[in-house]
Amino acid sequence: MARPRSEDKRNAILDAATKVFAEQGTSAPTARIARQAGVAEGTLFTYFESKDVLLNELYLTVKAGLREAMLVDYPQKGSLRERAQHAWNGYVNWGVVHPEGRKVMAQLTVSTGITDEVKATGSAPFGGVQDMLREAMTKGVLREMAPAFVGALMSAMAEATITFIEREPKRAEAYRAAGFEAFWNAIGKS
Amino acid sequence: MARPRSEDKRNAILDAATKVFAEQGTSAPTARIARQAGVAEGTLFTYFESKDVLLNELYLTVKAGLREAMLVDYPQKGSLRERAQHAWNGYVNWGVVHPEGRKVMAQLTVSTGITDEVKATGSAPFGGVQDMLREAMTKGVLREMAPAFVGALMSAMAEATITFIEREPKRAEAYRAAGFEAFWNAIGKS
Amino acid sequence: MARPRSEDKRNAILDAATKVFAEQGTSAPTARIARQAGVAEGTLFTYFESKDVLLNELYLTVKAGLREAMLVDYPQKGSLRERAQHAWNGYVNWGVVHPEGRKVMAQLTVSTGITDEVKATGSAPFGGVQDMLREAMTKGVLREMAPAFVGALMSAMAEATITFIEREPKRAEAYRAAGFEAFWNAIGKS
Amino acid sequence: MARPRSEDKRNAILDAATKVFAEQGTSAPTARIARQAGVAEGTLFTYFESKDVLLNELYLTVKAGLREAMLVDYPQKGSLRERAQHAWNGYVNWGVVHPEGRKVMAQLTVSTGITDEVKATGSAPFGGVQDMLREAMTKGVLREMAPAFVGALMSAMAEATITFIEREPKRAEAYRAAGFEAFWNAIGKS
DNA sequence: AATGAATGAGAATTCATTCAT
DNA sequence: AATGAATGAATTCTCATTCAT
Repeated sequence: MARPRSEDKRNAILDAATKVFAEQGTSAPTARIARQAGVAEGTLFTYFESKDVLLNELYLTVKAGLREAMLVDYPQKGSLRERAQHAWNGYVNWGVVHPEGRKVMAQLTVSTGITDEVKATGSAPFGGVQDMLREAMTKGVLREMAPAFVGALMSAMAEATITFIEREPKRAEAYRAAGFEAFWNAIGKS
Repeated sequence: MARPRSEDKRNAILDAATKVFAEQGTSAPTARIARQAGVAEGTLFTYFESKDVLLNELYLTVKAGLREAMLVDYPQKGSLRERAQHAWNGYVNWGVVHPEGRKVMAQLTVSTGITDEVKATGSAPFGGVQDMLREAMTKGVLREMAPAFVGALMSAMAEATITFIEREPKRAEAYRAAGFEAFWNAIGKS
Repeated sequence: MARPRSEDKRNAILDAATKVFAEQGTSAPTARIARQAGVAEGTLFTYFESKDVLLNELYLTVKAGLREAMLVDYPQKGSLRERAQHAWNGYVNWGVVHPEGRKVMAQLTVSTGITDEVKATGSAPFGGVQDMLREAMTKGVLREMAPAFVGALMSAMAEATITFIEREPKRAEAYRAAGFEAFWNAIGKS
Repeated sequence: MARPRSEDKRNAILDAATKVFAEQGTSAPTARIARQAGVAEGTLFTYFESKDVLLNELYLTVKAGLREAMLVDYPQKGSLRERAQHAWNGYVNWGVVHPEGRKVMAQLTVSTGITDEVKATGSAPFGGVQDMLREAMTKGVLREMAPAFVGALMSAMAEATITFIEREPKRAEAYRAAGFEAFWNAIGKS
């Protein structure tokens, strides 16, 4: 099994899973995902050995999308603030553009089917962002804490920000900016 | 006459549900909860009409616990910082002491079974905390945002903090304090 | 168990059972009957050892009501036609007045819980009616058939008649009369 | 592609349902029907969405069988008596040959799960029989009654007749003939 | 590879009956 | 005797996964 022929079909299934799991939680039936993807029930299992495998691959796929959003045009040479803001904006914008991606992540994050390994891979910082976060740690109130802590705060604050943008889409820019200032202040870089 | 419905048994079921749902997600079987609670499968349904009702009541119960933790000894007359810190500490300490409560909340928050009404009731700010948050909004970068935004940031940052305390329990105090400073900075009150 | 104290309560349960079984079939829960009767769930079982016992006693009770309706003022000395018509009218009128009784009978008749003995007791002809039916058998097309056959035809025709009276209550008398003529013709006594 | 849904299997389930419901009433478990049909419990639900759907389709199927029995070789051009007798014999013979079909019908008729629409469809007169019954209504004692009344009387009398044939199978012919004479007399066509 | 029917192990409830009060 | 909570077997239906086509 799991001998995918068509990359399109695989993506259709991942997209369908995003939508369906976002709306109904990860206990949604695989049959519904197959239907949404326009493939037969059984076909899903030639692309993903089991529902758990689908869950895990979906997790990685969505996380990869988020990463990419943060890294595109990343100002590797910019100031700390520029790099932080780029990452922040990347996160927030991604969240606004991909509400379903965000919802699945919420579902997958609490799902028991995601392996620790996948979770670790998915939440490890990455690329220039990792360096940026590390730099942000130095000095300030967080200087003694675990390195990943700033990253966690940033994600948490960005998530809260996105939630409010979803409620007041017209003030998206204001929230994104205010949220960033809050984050920037939080890490003591004001 | 007849055996009265037992508050103890109801609580036993809620406790069992907390544990089981925390560990296995809300799709865990009611039978497992019943067993964990030491009652018959059917008994669960004399206390909670359906699994969904149990889910909703559990949500409210856990939220109530968190609220209470934040309000005990609340310094109504203290400075903004004192009140904010009290609420923060209440939140973080509750989370550290009730890891399972925190996990169920995570599960219930993304559960499709929780009604909007219950969600609203559960997340409404409360008591002096509401005033404190409102006061914290004035001035600072968040002054123009929706009033609940600070509350959301506080919860998000507290959650992140608790997560790191769970990883490094020995440095609980340090994380709690650093987290609060970050929050205090975030809202621009330094 | 089954040590009834109050005849009233017993009757209340039988009445409730008539109503509930008529509406929902014999698989209706005993709890519903108890509620309808205004007694506790458990109380039902002090009056009737089990649901099956209740079913059987209800069968006999309803049948007894029908018998009584046919026998009241029975013209023992009247002509065959007079007696037949009296029985016919008694049956039809009873059915019209007791639609629920008729519906439970329909349910109980096909119920697997009614013992053969009870069924036999319930459907045995009775009193003067038995003689009337026997007399009706002599001569005519049915003369060679089993004695109970006329009785069965009469019941069947009366049931059909009642059904149509329920649809057109205003023409009750017409149906009752026409039905009887049909029956009288059927047994070749015209 | 894929295994096509099998008409055989569908029929096996309907046959099994006929047998099981006839013996144990419509509250018999679907699992028993599946076992009797030689399919898995779940398979029943790929052929019938729910137990109620099965009940309704079974009703229609059995009724269709009865209809067909009455219509085969129907003497459209025959005299009223010939046509009536053909329908009568068709009914009675069907009942004798399909005792289980008759029992399920009895069960289904009082079942709460059969929709009014299906009941209507099932009991509507049909083909030449409809005309025959209408013709039988003219003149005679029933001339003023609802058109369906003769049909109801015929069914009722045929059912009674079948019941007695089941008790005395050896005199089947005698009962069938005597029953028809009674019916013919009943509608005043002697 | 694709399809969707077949499978049977659950899952949430229901309910007759028992039993503590 | 009356009450209604407690029980757990039984029931309908779902669903991941397999497999014939």
